[in-house]
Amino acid sequence: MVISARVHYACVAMLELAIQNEEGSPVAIREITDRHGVPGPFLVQILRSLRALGWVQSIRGSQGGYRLSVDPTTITLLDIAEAIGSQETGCRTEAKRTPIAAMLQEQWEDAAEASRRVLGQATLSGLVERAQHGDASMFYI
Amino acid sequence: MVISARVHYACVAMLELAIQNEEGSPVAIREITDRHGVPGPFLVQILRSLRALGWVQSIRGSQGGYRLSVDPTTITLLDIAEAIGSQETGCRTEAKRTPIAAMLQEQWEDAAEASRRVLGQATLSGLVERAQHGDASMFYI
DNA sequence: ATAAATGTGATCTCTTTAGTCAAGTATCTA
DNA sequence: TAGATACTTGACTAAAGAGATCACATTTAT
Repeated sequence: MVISARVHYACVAMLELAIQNEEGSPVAIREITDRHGVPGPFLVQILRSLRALGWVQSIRGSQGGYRLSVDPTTITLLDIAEAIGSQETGCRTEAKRTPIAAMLQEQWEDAAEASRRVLGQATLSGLVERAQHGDASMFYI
Repeated sequence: MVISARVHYACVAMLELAIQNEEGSPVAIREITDRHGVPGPFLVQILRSLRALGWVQSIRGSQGGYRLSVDPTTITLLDIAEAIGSQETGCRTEAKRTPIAAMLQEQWEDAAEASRRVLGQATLSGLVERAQHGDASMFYI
């Protein structure tokens, strides 16, 4: 479970959209890049992926932007990481599959599973709530 | 905690040395590459790192090879992964450090910690024992 | 001597990641 | 209807790291 900048930004964007979900108006890319310093054209790419997943909806034209189109209680950081991140190749090697190698693979898998379990419990809504309770400065709007 | 081929091979080598530790004679690189299909010159590099860590001792000349120079009960897969692998940069990004970003970083850290905990409990001796009990075919010599 | 091993440093290629750019399309508002 | 705002699309580049290789040097058992 490697967290690239791409995955991190995707999560930032999803959280930002989740926070502003109650508001009726969509959130412009510009607003996210200003607030979080994410490189604009890069964020565009990422939002495209999120839209392809059906997690986000885009509204074109003036006053346009993005809106969350899923229930934030159902999406976890794990979902985002697995959908946006690289496909967990898991160590491409030329070596033989010996018993030792197999045993090690099991360990790598156990370790990966452990971190998946952590991220799989962090829902967007959970994080939003935590942000709003824990620190008032997170509560814009 | 990303497991590269380099880390995987290092663990294979350490396990192989741990298994043959009772034997007096050192283990040649050739023997490891033959048995596990690890690319030879690559393994040389890796063993160099392991030697620099003081975990392995090299004997030059004919009949030479490598020998474990630490207690296999004290070295875990986590130790090897952290020593050999890349330094867990943790997402180099140009973005601002906003509350949302900070909250996410915490999650990434929690996830990484979870997998570290798994690997930190897998000692070389534990794995060797498991290999020898679980599957007779692992018990060469 | 010679064969069997490791020691060292440089190098090479491929993939991924991060980030950019330009030209186009849709929509609101005045 | 003009213009500003904002998303759409696809190609593109630069840098870094991973995986792997090579040539040549050195050491040691027999």
